Amino acid sequence: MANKKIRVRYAPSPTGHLHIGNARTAIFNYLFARKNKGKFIIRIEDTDTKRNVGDGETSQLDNLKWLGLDWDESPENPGDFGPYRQSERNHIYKPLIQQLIDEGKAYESYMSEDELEAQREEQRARGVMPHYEYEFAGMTEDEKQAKIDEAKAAGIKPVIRFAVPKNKEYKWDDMVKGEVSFQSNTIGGDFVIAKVDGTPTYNFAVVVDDHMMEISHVFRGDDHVANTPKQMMIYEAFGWDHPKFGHMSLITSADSGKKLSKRDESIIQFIEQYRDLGYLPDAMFNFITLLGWSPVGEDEIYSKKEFIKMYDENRLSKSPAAFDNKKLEWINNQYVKSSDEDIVMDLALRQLVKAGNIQSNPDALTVEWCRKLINVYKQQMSYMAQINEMASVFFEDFDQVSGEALEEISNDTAPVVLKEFSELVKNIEVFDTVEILKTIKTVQKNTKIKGRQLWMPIRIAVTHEMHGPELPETIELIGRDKALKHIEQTLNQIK
RNA sequence: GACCCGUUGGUCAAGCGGUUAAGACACUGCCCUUUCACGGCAGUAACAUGGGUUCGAGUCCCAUACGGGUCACCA
Repeated sequence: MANKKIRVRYAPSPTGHLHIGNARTAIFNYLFARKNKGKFIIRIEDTDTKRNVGDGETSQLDNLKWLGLDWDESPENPGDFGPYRQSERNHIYKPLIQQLIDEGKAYESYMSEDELEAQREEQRARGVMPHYEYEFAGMTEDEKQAKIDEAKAAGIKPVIRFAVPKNKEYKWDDMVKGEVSFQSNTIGGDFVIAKVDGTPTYNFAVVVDDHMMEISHVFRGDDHVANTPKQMMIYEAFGWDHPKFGHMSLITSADSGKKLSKRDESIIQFIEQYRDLGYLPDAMFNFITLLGWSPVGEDEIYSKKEFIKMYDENRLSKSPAAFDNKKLEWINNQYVKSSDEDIVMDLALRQLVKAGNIQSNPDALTVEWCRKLINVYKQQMSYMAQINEMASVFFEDFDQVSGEALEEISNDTAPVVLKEFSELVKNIEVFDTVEILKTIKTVQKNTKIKGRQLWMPIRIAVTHEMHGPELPETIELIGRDKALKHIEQTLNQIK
């Protein structure tokens, strides 16, 4: 193995946007490649033209880039092993399929889909695993030919099936699961390698492509385990060595415990959605990498570079990883706090505009205001869209103080504080944090009221909330006019 | 149903025959503090069950239970 080049691939089918599970597969392959100074390749598996969606491929690549991945070969930047789309490789598959037929390792099958379905139905009813039963079983050459002629006459076009070797064991040393083995008789019978239209099926195309592209290691989801013996048979039929396989546990939903279903709405599943909500790409990369893999130390926040350095495929977990939303938020918050002010600013501002709280193309003054606002909330944000919710006091109008807040200021000292404060505020020259703080201190000196009895009335009067960020900052952001107006309202209410 | 695989606190997860069974998230308490958040400190809490093997088992083996994956002319 040491003398062989390391080449791994991520091979999405362009049937939709980048799913979190696929992103994870891509990341682990990427990490493995970069760690071992190998190549990371992207191949598009689009043999099922019916299921392809128009922007599937670009969307996949886009989101991968957003996550910070880069690759050495792909449809966009082909290497020496192209084409990198399966739909463009038919001229490669065709002769290979023919070769298997010629060698008697594959054959034409005339069973219709209806017949197949009926067969499976009957098998299910009997409680056996649904599988294809050899349609020419026990026939002489003549009988067989007669049957084929009959099918042809009926207009049935054949598919090509691979003749599965009988009573053979297929086993491999899985890079994450250890030794796994299957009996050839239990894999569902002779499987289809070419469809009616002549295009190869997945199990055939991957083998050919992985071999031709000299892929050395394949990391993929657990859901491919049962495909592996089929693929090994094809490698065997051609006399090729198969790559090393590693099957990673799936991501499960924390509350159902099942494989993430695209319909599960308790979890956001597509990378694009995280992007839209203003999550940070590095944080997402970090979070996803920790899904089913763990570093040696006790820390959990690492950069991509650090992950590459310490990546070890032996630490991939065998048991499924539950998607923990709380952890996602925590990790993202760690990144928000340590991120460059400008990055956070840029992303958060976009969210403010998107929500309609700030007009698009804001002027310099507004941008400056936003900068202050965002800094006030930076410590507690996980993703940028939260700014709209967190800072709602600055965007919404409200009339009455109520509930606990009202109780808090229903006393003799509150009006005194508020009157004094509002008088002083009117005369502040530069309405900023420093001056506001000074003013609050002055109120304290003048009224001899301090602590909670001093701060709370001001906070509640200005924001109508008991909780919020630092008061001077908050007041500065609210602005003098609005602050005075709110104080006056409150005064009227408790008088 | 058959075939594969898994099972350490509420969640993720170290551990690879001898440990006081790490750490993180969450939770609770305390501190910081005008409040919230951040931060700091402390705490509750786990080896699915039953048999072996062994001087000794979370770690190895076998059952059982539970959970998951796969059984397409999809990938």
